[in-house]
Amino acid sequence: MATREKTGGLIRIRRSRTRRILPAEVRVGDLMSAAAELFIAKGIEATTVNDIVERAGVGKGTFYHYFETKEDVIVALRERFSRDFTDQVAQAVASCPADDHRARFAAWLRGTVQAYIANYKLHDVVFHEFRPGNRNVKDKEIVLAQLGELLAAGAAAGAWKLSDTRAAAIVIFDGMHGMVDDAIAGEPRDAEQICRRLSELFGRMLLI
Amino acid sequence: MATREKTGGLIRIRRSRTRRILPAEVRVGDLMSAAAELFIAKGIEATTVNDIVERAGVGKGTFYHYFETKEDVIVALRERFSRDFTDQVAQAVASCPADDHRARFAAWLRGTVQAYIANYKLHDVVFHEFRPGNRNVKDKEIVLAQLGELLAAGAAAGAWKLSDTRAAAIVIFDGMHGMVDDAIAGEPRDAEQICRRLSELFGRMLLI
Amino acid sequence: MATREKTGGLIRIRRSRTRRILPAEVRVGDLMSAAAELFIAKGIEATTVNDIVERAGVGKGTFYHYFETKEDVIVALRERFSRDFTDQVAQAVASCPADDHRARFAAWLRGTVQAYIANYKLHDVVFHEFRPGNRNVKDKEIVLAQLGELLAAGAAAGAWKLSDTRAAAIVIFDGMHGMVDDAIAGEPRDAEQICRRLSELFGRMLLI
Amino acid sequence: MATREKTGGLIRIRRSRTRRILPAEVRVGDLMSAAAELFIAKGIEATTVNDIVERAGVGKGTFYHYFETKEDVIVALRERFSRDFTDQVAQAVASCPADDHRARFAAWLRGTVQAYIANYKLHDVVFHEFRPGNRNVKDKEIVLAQLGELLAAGAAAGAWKLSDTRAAAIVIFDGMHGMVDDAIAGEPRDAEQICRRLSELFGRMLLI
DNA sequence: CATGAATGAGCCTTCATTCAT
DNA sequence: GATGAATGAAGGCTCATTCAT
Repeated sequence: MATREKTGGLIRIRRSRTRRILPAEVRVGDLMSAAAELFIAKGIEATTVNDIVERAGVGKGTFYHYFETKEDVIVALRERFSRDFTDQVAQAVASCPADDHRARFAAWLRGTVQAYIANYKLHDVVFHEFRPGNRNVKDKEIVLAQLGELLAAGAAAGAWKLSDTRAAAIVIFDGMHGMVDDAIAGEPRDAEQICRRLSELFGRMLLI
Repeated sequence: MATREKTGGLIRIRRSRTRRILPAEVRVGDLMSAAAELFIAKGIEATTVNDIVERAGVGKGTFYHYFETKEDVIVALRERFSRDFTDQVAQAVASCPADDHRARFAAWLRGTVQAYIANYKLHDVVFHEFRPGNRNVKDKEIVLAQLGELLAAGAAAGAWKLSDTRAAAIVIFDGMHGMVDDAIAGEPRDAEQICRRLSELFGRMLLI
Repeated sequence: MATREKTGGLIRIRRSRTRRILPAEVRVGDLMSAAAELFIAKGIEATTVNDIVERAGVGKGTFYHYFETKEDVIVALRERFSRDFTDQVAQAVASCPADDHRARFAAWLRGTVQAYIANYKLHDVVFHEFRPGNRNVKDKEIVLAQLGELLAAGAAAGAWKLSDTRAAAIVIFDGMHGMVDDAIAGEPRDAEQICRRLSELFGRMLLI
Repeated sequence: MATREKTGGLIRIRRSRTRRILPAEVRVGDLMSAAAELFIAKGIEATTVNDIVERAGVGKGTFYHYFETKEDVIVALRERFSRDFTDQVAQAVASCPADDHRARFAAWLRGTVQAYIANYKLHDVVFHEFRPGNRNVKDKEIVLAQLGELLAAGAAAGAWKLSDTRAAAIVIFDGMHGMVDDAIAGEPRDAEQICRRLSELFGRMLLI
């Protein structure tokens, strides 16, 4: 690593000859975390690879040892985010009896709201600030599928009625998104409050 | 100061590509349109100011005569978009009798869906690809207010029931957004079809 | 004239259709004064022609009506400065009896110090920040000639002794310059004090 | 992010002009020397960073690896100049017996004149063409201090008389400057001749 | 005479990526 | 594996100057 300091118009470069060798997972993790923090703080475009390696405490070459391009970190971050997100929600849902569909839906809602509140900053940056061409459909699709299944199961079991599962899933998911964004932007409400409001609206919508 | 240095004794004649003077509005309009087209086609970052002026058929200085930075076009574009959007929807709603709230809501929904379908490309680029810090809250707020009023009026007149106008407005607006995005990404559905699906869901939600 | 104000990312240009017609001298004078003030405040390079015309309250074309290039103002400013400077000093000297050489030298010294103190800012900017190739020799030469004559006359009349008029003139002029600069940079001394110190040194140097 | 866009299916091979890695000092030295030569030849403003790196034989990025801005080279150059200048003169003075004050003064004068004659071009460019705000006082102060000490020591030892050390130092230094400038601008005189003339004047001034 | 919209060459700077060590 | 010096294409922006009105 190297520190740069200015002395009379000239950047003096101070080499510190530490070269630590760590397991690959740790390196990758450090790099991704550093990137995430910086992306959140400054935005993706304003964050340079230099910033990332500096914060991660590794040399620049190391970055390119683990990632092929800067975009790769974003993709990796997105994947990690999606995985964590769905896992977390799936776990919450799974903790309910398989046949208590209303409880499962409630668990989905609470889990989703909580996960989103906890991570919306990274979510925003990683999903909105970067264009992968396909309008980010891929990742959203997974979440919608998860919710769709839940809704379909409930409908099949007579827990609620709905004629178009996908449409309902979309409205529920994006509606929930909007509510959380609104809460974040305005006076902070807790997850419970948001869930109550959404439950009422969605409950009627599903004819629960 | 850039003194006109004789480049090796060779005087470079500049073909004066007949400089045309146009009203400011036209110039600004041309520039904004050129920018919009390019932003949609290549993304904001990939579009250079050079691209824009070339497409608009003006010199680069002209761009900076009307805009202070590249970002400024985006802001201007966003404002124009929001203005046009709300105007269009407001007009559709206004064409319904003031006391026919269901018709007014239907008009709002159809108007919004149509306007969004017609312009989602610019919308995406201008609202998602660029970070103005305040999470774009301002512009969305205007739209939400418009819808909120409509909903409140209907509720007051007994056309429907709802306990939290803002929550409903958010879910409706973002739900509609999601549906249109989905339609755009997948097999294209026409506006009518989307409206029907949404009407059903929102109708139940509002206890119409 | 035109004012520019920002409204939503777009520079709105407000035309004020006043077109005043003034005598050429006034125009040129306004322009030169505006330029001088700005050069002093921001430096020559940082001052744009736009700045100048804005402060002078005229259109940009007007500038190029009276000056061929931006450099021309500097040259004009320098000429005006030199003329004023020598005139002022000459006048002070002329107020002494033609045969009282010591008084004439004292008058020259006091006049020069005063003139320089009063205008050093413009002097600095106009004589040091701009390279006319010949190391500004021309203008200094006039001043040196003026002083040289005075010294030679005094020597011829036996008021003092000196073997090399030009060398003495240079040392006296640049020495005086240095003293005034020093006074300006440090705690402010009045002209009298500076003159006393210089008189002592120069008096000995000339074997007065 | 500047994604490596395929330019119409054509992959641009970059001839890797064998990138050589050199010690930082060498690189910085090359860059500074190149800059100095160009500044002297064309003036600071007319010299572009491109010019500098081209002459130094490095990539443009290398420049910004070592300097933060173009101005930084000027500052660095100025510091190097001042350091070298004072060192050189100090060395000349130190070669005289500590108690032979007249010899020391003579050595100072000759050393200063020689050093200035040898480097006046860079001096001019770097000290006059660039405004660091504080009127370059800092660097001159060092030189004046050096001379002031010498003068004070001589006065204390009775080698000469002077009532105001600083005033004398200023007049001597700036007088010497003026003489050398004059010699440079007119017919070239050698250092010895200049020193002789100055010695006579200064000798009388100090009542040696 | 006066104006200011229009121009474009050219500058400084950034930063993702490479590769010699 | 790890490093960071080196690179250079590319972009945003400035500003002196012109000229149609």
